[in-house]
Amino acid sequence: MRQQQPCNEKYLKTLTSQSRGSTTSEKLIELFWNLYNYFGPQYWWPGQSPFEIAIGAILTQNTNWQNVEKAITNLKSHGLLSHKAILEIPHGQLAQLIRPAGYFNVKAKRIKNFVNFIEEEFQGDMQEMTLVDTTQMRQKLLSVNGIGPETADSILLYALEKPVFVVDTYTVRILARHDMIYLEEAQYHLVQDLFMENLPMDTCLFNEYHALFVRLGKEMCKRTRPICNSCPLNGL
DNA sequence: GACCAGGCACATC
DNA sequence: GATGTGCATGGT
Repeated sequence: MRQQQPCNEKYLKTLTSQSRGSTTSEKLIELFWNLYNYFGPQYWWPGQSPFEIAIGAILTQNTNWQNVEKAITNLKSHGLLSHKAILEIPHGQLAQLIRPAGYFNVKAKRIKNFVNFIEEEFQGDMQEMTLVDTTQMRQKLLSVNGIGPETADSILLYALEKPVFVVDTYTVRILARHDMIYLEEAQYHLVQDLFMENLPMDTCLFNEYHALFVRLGKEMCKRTRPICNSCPLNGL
């Protein structure tokens, strides 16, 4: 399930050198390289298996990644970071283990829902999920209670390695800052279409781009807290 | 002590 | 369809 393409700078250069002939496309590619040259590759997702990535995607909902790491460490240290183990443990025990990630009761329920879903539909084998058409797989994921657009797309992109652009609050904030969207009209699918219609459909590019947005978002907040609405990095 | 973080579902209008 | 609210911990 690992990347088929080499995800490196040379590959990304080749990919983005083919002009798609629109101003939006050029702006998005310029923004990408500004970010990449400033921060470098981000090596996402921070997880060792598709299952761990999917659980991380649920745990990180509206939550700092540092807290998510604590919850994942708890699961790992108890030998419970597998779909079978999570199927078997009671809700209360799971909730206590993921407590550091916040919203632990709702997230325990969501993780259970996801694990039941992969058990029922794919006998717990996430490799099987890669064989399903991406649009269909997205619909299936969205049908799981607790998995919304961002979590579904994170699982598709980072766990299943499908070329789907992940939109989050940072993406919207940064694009608005660059006058590429209006905040009032920033519906998830519209922002997602902006990327997917103006960039090459490529897992490696979408992976790096979203990770760089998160990195920039964090930097912006660090440097401007508590305002968090201006970008102090020249050209970014 | 207040604010923020890699959302989502549900109730209400 | 749009808006408001509950869910919760831990770092700054």
